Amino acid sequence: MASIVAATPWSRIRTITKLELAPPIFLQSSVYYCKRRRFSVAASLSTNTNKVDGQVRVRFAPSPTGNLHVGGARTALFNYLFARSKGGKFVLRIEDTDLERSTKESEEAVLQDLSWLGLDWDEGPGVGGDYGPYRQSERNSLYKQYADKLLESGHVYRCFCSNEELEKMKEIAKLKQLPPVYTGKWATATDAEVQKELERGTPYTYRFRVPKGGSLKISDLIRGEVSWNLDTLGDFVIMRSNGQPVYNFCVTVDDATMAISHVIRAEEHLPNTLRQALIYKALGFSMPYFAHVSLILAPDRSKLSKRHGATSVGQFREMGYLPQAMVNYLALLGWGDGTENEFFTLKQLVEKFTIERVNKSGAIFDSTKLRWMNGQHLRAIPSNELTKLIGERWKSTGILTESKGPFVDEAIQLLKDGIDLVPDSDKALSNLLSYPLRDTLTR
RNA sequence: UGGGAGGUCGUCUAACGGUAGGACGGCGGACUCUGGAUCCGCUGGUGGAGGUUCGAGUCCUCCCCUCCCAGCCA
Repeated sequence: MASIVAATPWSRIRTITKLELAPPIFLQSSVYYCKRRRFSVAASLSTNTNKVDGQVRVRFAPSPTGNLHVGGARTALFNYLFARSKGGKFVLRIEDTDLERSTKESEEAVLQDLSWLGLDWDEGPGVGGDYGPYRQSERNSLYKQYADKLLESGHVYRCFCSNEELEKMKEIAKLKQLPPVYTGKWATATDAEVQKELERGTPYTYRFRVPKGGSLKISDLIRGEVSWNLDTLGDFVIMRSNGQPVYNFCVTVDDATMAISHVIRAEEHLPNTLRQALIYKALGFSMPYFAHVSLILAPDRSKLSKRHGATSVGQFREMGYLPQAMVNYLALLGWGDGTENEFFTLKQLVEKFTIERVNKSGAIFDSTKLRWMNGQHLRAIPSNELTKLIGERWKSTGILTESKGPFVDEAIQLLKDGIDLVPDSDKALSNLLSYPLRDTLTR
């Protein structure tokens, strides 16, 4: 589409039609094209076209379908550090459009885990804000409004295909070893045909009409330029037949209407960016900056999952890990400040963090190093705080009858060098108290 | 398979095109009754093949390997 080609210097997303790609004229014009691109890139770097007085606004958007995964925690942490280091806002949004798997308990647990880590949010559940509601399930009218706008503009159409028809399309695609691309049966339907199905009461979804030909390009803050050919993508669903909106549509409307300036999220969402960018354009929203962070991996280099052992923040909390150790370790799993220092407080991380130093390749979660790092942080705790932490534990678990006093103080000082986790102190104290002192003393 | 993203010691992470370092782990030693902490030493790497260059982990080409996505999940 020629109109899309006419990108302004301030545009970061560029769609290239096939005409421009045609050789050999393309070769001749490549220098000119590169100059234009360089100019446009420079312009976009120097001119922040994003909203709210150019303020940095980032978001962490967990789905409340389970506990906070360490991968999610790391994503939240990078967003938090980015916002705080730029003097921006850290927004929390609950993505609960999956009504069957989302629970209130999960949401509460996620919020507690974020708080425990020290990642306080500026807007979202519990604190409010100017861009609410901050749960997707409470924003349905907004999605409906924008979906209808897309229907009116022709970017979206009603698709009456049954599940059976869609399955057949998928099987055919599979035989051809291609991804299941919608063949566009209802994309060209007449108003009469549509009206007929509506009168019949046939269920339908809303499908986004993907432009034919060309490509789309983003400039990822971590990975550089990423592009996709549009012919690899078929028309995709944005609203289900039950009226529930689909994730890619929700997240785009949410990020745009919440004035999010930087979308910093896990790499698994990189393929989604193509769809979302098309929705941004169709709705006339300004495109945010994107940064796709690598995944945290298991030792076999697959995505870290439950079958690999502990994976949720809550589990590590129960095992006795300190929040400051978790935060320090997770930050270094994919980021470094360029020096050989590895010990940071959350405050120091805010001061040091830059998105440019986030690594592209996935990192394997190393429980052994986390334990060592917890020991370092444990021994860095001031004596009075450590006494309070461990003394209260000894009392609440019944090992001792008092949580403070000279005995507790001395015992902690004596034992702290021999433990890495707070619960290790239980056994350490028991060992100390069971020492055969009388048999050892000389008379 | 299609699309996309990646590849530096076992793991994490450094290294403006200019001596491949640090941390964890492992092994050994000092301290110590033992362990732990602390300190010291050792081990160990640029996926492969070409190319550009005085010089390549870094730039280019090809190959190999790994990961993510391909739900009316998120």
